[in-house]
Amino acid sequence: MNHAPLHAAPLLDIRALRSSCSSCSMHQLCLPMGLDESEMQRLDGIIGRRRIARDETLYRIGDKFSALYAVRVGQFKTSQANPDGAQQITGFQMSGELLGMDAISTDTHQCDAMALEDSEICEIPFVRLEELFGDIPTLLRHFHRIMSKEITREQSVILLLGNMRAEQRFAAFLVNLSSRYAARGYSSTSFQLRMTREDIGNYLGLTIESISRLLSKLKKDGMLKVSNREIELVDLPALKRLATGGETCA
Amino acid sequence: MNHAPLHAAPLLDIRALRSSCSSCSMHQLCLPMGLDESEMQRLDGIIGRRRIARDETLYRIGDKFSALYAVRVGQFKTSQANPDGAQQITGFQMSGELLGMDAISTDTHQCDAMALEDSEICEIPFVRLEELFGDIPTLLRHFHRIMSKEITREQSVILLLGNMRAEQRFAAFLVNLSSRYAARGYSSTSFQLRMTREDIGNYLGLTIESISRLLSKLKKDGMLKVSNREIELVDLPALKRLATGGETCA
DNA sequence: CGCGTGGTTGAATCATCTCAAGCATCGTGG
DNA sequence: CCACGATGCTTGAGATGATTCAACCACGCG
Repeated sequence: MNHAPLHAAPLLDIRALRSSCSSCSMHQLCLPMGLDESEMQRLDGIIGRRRIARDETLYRIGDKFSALYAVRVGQFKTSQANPDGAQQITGFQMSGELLGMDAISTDTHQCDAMALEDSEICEIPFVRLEELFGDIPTLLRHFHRIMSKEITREQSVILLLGNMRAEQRFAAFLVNLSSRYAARGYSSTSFQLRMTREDIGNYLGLTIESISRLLSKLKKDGMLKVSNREIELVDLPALKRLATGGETCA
Repeated sequence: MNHAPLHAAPLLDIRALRSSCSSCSMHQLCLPMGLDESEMQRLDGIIGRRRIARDETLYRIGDKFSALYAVRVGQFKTSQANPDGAQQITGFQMSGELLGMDAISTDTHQCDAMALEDSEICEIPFVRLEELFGDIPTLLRHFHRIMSKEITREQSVILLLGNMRAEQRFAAFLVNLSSRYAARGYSSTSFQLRMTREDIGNYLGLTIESISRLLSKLKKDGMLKVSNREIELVDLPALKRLATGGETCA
């Protein structure tokens, strides 16, 4: 399956400019949120940028922790491994979202992070970030908010897995994607799934067959249209009702 | 264990001493971990201590966030509410563990925290803690580790809910309790469950009946003994094997 | 004593999984 | 260019693990 090719490699200076925090369209969602221009430049000074091709890993379980990563372009999945070898996807990350915070406590990455499409990341060496914390209180405060937000995000996954039935989980998943695309200026009702059905099933604690059936059922119910990975949420309000436990209205 | 205070003793000296971080048996597990004596005293200076009776809430969803809480004595459960009213327990907290970190991002508590037994907590006003961060880098670094650890803890709950079958979940739950009691100097094989069967079931995404059946089954298999809330893990290695996906050996 | 809460156990039901077959698309090597 | 296998996805039929519903027990408390 094709994905949009990255644009032709530009000259270095242009890249540097285009890839600074202040010029990045995500800077209001990402780590530099709320910083003034000079603070943002200091942060920029420690950040390196890198491309990660589809299916490549950004880091793996057991890797030594040295940096956090912000998704600049593209999407990632993070997954944990069971002792018995089974994988569990714990999240999908979009542009502006931070990866690797679970590694701080042990100095070792606790999950794999893999690109779902050709992506670009900002590498933020943690030791140098810690140096900035002393000088830029706004940055520290926002970092705490980001970690806290990751905790609440995971709590809502726990709620989803512990409490919802299949249809509700899947609706919640779609609604969540929808709002995150919207927050990034994309359509909230029409987008492309970047992950396979298998990834979705794994994330939602369901089998790939269940995901396929759910897609078919919601399509039949007139809530969405699907063609391969292209998806259109025809009745977003109904999906939201489904996700929050409202009746199926069937 | 106690030594004379460095500065003039306050009137409440005995209580204050007994409840200071440096005299608390949890200080190697808790927030002050790694601090020297004077740093610990500064931290102590901002901490208030309080009793919470069984079934009382420490905070509720929607409460304004003002402080983090460390469990000093007793146990808590934290639970989230579904839009449709259903509750989901996201964790059980024991002495030395921190509560309330999910509230930092929104300034509002995202879950309820309720005491499972008569308990004591240390209240850590967050604004004042932030002031200390600038002066005590060790404290900041350790705080980040604690938040990160909460993220990995939740990830393992996600793994449990997304990937394991009932028996495996329950075994993992018991093994987890076991190691946490051990870390606190208690028996790893013999302890009292502080939560109801219903709480356990809710936490593990199972019904109370399933928990009851699992207890009976594991008892019959000779892995444990139960009497009401009193539990003895007769074959901890076997439970660990169960928890990590090993064969039942039945 | 009687009632409420928490827990156990059994039988029947159901949601989701497993197994199986089959289709579409895509990249590759002949 | 075509044949091929690999991958990703869909759909059906049957199996099953966990739930639901129901009855019952044990304990503590007013």
